[in-house]
Amino acid sequence: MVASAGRARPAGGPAGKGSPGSGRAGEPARREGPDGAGAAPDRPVAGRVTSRDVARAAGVSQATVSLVLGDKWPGRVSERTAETVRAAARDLGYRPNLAARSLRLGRTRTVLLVVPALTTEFFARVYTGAERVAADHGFGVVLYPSPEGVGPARDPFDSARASLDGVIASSMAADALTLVRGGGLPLVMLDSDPDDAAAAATVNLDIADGARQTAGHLLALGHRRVAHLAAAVDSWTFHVRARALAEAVAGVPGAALCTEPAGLSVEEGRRAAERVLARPGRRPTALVCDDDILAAGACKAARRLGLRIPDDVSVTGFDDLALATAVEPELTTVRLPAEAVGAAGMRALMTLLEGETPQDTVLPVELVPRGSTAPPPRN
Amino acid sequence: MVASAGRARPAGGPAGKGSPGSGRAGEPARREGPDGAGAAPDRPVAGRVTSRDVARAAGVSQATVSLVLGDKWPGRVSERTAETVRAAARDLGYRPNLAARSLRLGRTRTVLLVVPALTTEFFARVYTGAERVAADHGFGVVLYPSPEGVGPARDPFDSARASLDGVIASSMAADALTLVRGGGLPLVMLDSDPDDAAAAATVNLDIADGARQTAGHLLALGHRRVAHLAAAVDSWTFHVRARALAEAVAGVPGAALCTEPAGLSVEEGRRAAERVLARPGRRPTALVCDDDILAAGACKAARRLGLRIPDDVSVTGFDDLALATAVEPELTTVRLPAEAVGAAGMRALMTLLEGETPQDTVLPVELVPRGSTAPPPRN
DNA sequence: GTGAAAGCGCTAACAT
DNA sequence: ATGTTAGCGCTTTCAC
Repeated sequence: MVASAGRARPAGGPAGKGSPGSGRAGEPARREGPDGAGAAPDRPVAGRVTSRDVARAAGVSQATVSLVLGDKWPGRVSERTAETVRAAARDLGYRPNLAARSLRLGRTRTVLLVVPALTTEFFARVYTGAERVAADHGFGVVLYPSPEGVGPARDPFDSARASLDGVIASSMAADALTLVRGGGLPLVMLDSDPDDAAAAATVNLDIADGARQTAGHLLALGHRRVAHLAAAVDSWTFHVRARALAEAVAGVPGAALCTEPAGLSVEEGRRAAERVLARPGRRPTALVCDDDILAAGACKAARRLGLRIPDDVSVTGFDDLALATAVEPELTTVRLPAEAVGAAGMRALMTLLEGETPQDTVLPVELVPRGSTAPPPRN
Repeated sequence: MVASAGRARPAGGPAGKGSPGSGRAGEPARREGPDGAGAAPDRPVAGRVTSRDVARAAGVSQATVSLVLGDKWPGRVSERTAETVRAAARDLGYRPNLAARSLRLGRTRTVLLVVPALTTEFFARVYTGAERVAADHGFGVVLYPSPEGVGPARDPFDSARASLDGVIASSMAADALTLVRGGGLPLVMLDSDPDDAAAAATVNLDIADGARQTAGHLLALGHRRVAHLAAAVDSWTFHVRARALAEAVAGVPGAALCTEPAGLSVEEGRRAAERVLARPGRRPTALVCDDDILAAGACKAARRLGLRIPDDVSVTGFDDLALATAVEPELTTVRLPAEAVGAAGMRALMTLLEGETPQDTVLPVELVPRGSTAPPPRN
């Protein structure tokens, strides 16, 4: 992995090349010139301070330095020497070379977080939670945004360029995980099928309950013709929404549900909603959208058709993004504890790395009623 | 402890998934005993295949393996042996140990991208562009979201746990860069003060021109009382917007500008806009917002005050996020070529790492007129 | 209590 | 054309 690069470059040029498997275009020519009279940037620039330098400065051996700085000295090194070492390290600005440590230890204290997209704050919050827990354990987190979230991920083990101790994958489409699976690394999946055999542990949101709460809210308001704007993404989290919603609606006599698929964008949401709302006759009075982005699109569709929200049609979202309160009216939506998901996921992974077996977790979600829902129109 | 957990749940048959053998460079299933039977090679369970294993399997030396897999064999190793080596590597599922390589080379082929926040797609796009270029050079990119975007960044060199060959920082607040600066690594700054001495190169958007285009658009429509909802963030990009806007407005006789600061959220944008619009007497007829999020807040404020957009008040944004077309009416805003910024930044860094001096770059931006702007009301 | 020594897996001089 | 060798900087027995 990835470690502290010390000297600028040893001598002679680096070698351009990608990973062994991929004969990628190498890096462009570099110039030689250890002897060039001119601008040879070739000096061991920051001749990085090594633990040996510290040892020398402190008048002890490298081993002692390692012991002290690794906090394993109690009972092996005298308090006084320990302090000397720490002082020397501080003075010299010593930073351990992570590559060397990783090589020696066989572990990197780095975890990869794979997310389908960078563009929504849901994943930003997942990251935040995961990072906090990781930091507590002395681990770092590297983000890997799977391109477009839906296509098969490019090889993170090559691309992230970090060697890893474990992987956390969130809300990935079913087919986007092939490579993550193959890594042979401890894997925790978030917001994903708990029965997936690839994951050693899962952390989930009670998505089904969120869908039920949404349905319950609308049904209680009196809605009987409900349309589901369903994300056209093949992942567990959306399948669950569809199923739970269908069941909830089916449980109420006289209630009917129709489903319209949509890509995850405002524009696609708008188009899907227009299709649904344009159906003559029994137009739905409520639109349940798989996320807030689709819901925003649905609102635009309604407005274009001259329908008022919530008077003529109610709209609900999912996620409670900033977008949910940016539109008018504000969206009734399901708030997901994203940070908690990230944190729980990282805890599970840490447990796993300690050789123990974490429990699968399910976190509760909460419907946030706002201005986009109301009783259906009279007629 | 910290037993490097092999696999908690052996990936048996993927329950819901088919096609296990994607034939990709992914890790082929571990072969049984490539290195001979009998003598129990006592391989430590997680024992990765090393280049030595490959050498043994191919009947050559480790050096040859390195040469072949490093694509520097032409002229030094026979085509036949090269093929043998490649085959052995493939069969064993060999993946080079990056820690070892980094240690040896003193370079990591990893770059850190520091961004102020994960929550907006602007940075997601910057990442995308940067990643693409990096991949072409055989480099990986690690993302470091500086907490909250404004506070001083925590130490990325520790936290990211990746040692780095270089750093790219985008749109950072002035005081958030201390640690990045101190890293002693080649640094490219994006959307930042080109005069900052810390950066070896900068890539900028022509933010000033964007502000001028916005001002020109509004002034041409006839607006004379303009308010600036200014991001309360101390970074170059926002200073430039303020200055250019002020100059443009000052250039038109009879035009006046007032400024209202706001934090970067819908809610704060709304409050700031309410303050501005509530001013009795000479209410501004146009609100120029430092980004689309603020603009969304401004729209909400207008609506709450019973003002119609764009009839009573015009609103403009900056960035052209998805949000810009999610609201009603859609926002007139300045589109920023985010991917191009990321790509240019990475190219500059690659140039830098090759020991040459990249040129500073300025990329053009474009005003996108939409429904949120119109001539000012008559009276 | 402290130091000496042995590598982790890789690459690049230097033999052969 | 291929093998041998010497480390990169670190942690960890094992001697003293």
